[in-house]
Amino acid sequence: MPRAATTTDAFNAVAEPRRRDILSYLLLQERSVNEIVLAMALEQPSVSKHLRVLKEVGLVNARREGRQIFYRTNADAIRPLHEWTGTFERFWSHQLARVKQLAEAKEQAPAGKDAGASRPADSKQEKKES
Amino acid sequence: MPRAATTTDAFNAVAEPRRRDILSYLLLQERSVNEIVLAMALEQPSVSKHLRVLKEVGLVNARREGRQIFYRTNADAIRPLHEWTGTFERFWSHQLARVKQLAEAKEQAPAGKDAGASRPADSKQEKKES
DNA sequence: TTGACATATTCCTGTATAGGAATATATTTG
DNA sequence: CAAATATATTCCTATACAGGAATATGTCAA
Repeated sequence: MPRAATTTDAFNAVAEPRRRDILSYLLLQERSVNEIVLAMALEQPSVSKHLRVLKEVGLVNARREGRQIFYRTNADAIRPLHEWTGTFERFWSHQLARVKQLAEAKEQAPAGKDAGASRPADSKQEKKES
Repeated sequence: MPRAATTTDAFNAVAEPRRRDILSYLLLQERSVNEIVLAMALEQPSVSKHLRVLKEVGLVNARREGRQIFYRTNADAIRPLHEWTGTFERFWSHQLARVKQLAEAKEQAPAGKDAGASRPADSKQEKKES
């Protein structure tokens, strides 16, 4: 079996970074396809294809007005992702104090090259490690 | 260009439902591969492959003990997903809050028509913080 | 060493991309 | 009608899967 289609669900749809960009762009305000093309610096057909995927999983809504079609993000469709990821929340290492501390330290330290040892729960991953 | 590799980032990795299942399963307790195989009802090679993807993006950690290898979820790696989806939170239609709001409004203005409900811009959900 | 157990890797294959190029469809205007 | 504008679709191709089958690697015990 190949990978599930991008239109299977919101999880698959938002795996593509351009689609995430589009969703963020369309969050505050609806936009025509052309506006999206200009903002995203993508070819128009690519944008249309991404919009099709997003629409198919309910992540955006479309409204035609004359020749233009205005899209906007349907934030509710993102909610399941937020809820699923939220089930892991209580296992995060909340180091707010620590992050703050590091920020302050950095602010006071002049071009410090230290702080390399402590990882403030950074989201980055490392490879090849057991 | 084909789709980005599943090992590109956590977004791509969790697009596969079996991998999400595994992450949930490994959240509370570390488990050996064999335990995962039994719990997920998948073939062992499939599980190993999924684990490889998850490990490569930092979503799980591995610890060898004799012949067995115990995996556990690294919840911190899910945090970026939760944060990204969280940026859409203020545009959700909170049913509960809205119902409550409507009820209260109705209570105070029994005959009123609909108040300008053009945008549920606030009513941030409370989160625990410690 | 041999054998048993635990896990990982390789090989195979049908399928679904994402982007580019070209073209089609829809809508308004002259 | 034709032309212009706005958007969608089709065709193409290299690539990356996910699962199954077979095999390889690693580790312990006798």
